[in-house]
Amino acid sequence: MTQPLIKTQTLSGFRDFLPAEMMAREALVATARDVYRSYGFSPIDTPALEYSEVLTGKSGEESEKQLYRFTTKGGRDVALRFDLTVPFARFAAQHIGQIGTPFRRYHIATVWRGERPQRGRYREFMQCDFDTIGTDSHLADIETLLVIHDLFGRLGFERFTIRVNHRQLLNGLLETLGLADKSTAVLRALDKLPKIGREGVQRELIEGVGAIDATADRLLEFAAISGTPGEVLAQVESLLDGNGRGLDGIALLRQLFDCVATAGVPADRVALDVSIARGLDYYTGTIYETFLDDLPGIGSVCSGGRYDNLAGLFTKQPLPGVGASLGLDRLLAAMEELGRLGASATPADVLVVLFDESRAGDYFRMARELRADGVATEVYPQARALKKQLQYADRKGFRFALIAGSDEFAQGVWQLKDLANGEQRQVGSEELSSSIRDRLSEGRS
RNA sequence: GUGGGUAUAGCUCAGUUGGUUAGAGCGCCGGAUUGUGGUUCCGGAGGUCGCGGGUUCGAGUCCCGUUACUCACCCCA
Repeated sequence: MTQPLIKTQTLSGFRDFLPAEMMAREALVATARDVYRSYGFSPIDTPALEYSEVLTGKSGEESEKQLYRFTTKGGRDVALRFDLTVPFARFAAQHIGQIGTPFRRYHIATVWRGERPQRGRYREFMQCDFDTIGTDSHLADIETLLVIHDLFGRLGFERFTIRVNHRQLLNGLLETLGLADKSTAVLRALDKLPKIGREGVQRELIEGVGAIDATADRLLEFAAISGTPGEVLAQVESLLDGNGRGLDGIALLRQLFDCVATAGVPADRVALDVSIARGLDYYTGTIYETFLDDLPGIGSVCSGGRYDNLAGLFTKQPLPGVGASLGLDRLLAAMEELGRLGASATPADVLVVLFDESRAGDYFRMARELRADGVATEVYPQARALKKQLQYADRKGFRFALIAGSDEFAQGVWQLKDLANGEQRQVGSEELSSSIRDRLSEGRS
């Protein structure tokens, strides 16, 4: 009897990535990194595993339920990080003496949440965070928006909207309504407006928050405000009854929209949406959510905002900051739905056909010359039929096949076949890499 | 944690009121004469029908249980 085979399966919410997907993932990561670095954010990393108390400190019960938590053999209570913000708070408190303020970092890494997976949501996924801490300047908030904008631009998106809000608008309104202590519950209710509609939110405000009808109406009126940023701000201002906190928020948002426009961001990319609120409690100022216009249903693909004090649990030094997180896997899921993922499964541009095994050294030498010139090149590992090798090249998505047999070696030339259009030309060894690079750059521009 | 849906070939699925050796498309492998891919044609491999029990002369099909996956809620990227 042969042993029964082990069933091949991955855990729910955990995934394998095939080359074509992985290429797209890596391209996204590389772009995010480039954009962050172009603004001066520095890379950091932290352990995947932390002491549980570090992670559970501030997060509510909900986050704790989602934690992958266990006891080590040595009896330590540990957990996998469920976001990058909390580990960053620990990191900042621990190292702020060496790194100084203001401090800007980006952190691209995997996080884990034990929640039920669904569309665009996984148990193991990657976040691309960037934050500026150690300053409460509103200019850092504005620059955060610029980063988000440039990021999506560089990722190749043209149709996206960054929705902006400021927590003080709603907090100011809640003060005037006597609901200041219910802000979290109200925010969560209003956040659901697009999903459960006006009546649903109204019910939740009355039953869940305990608001009276008139108050709920006032909140809904507030959440329903729309228009250009200028129009919205004017309407909000009239609802605020001169509340100082709210008016401060309005002034900050006016500055933000002016400044961003002057800096060169098209007006239709940024919207003021007073109904976005974010569930997380620690945002205290500006709030951002980014939606793809062609696929809004998948949710926000980049969210963030300002917090008063990042690391209050770990240090007495106040560390205000602002930042955002790109949800890489959700974005990737969206791109797949939109048919925006490339099909190529190879990072190399050129496949050297191994025609004659006794000339292996010559094939390897040419491949190395091409690589030295920046052209990624794979040499087929065995001398199979030319047909097979070209089939392989086509399936994997190589752009060029390089062929040489005894005739070519005798003349010192190569057959350069462009697999995109089938054109084949004879090229001398010396011109090969420049010829390939020229044609690659044509195709990409 | 709550509610719904689905489990048949590597993938996407079909499978009539239970009835012989379980099918298709795609993919994979091979072939269509000697050094040319994508298209086409031909051939082939590949499945204890998620698992366990029950009803029945007979179960992929009906019933119960179980596990996994999936969608939505909660929450969130």
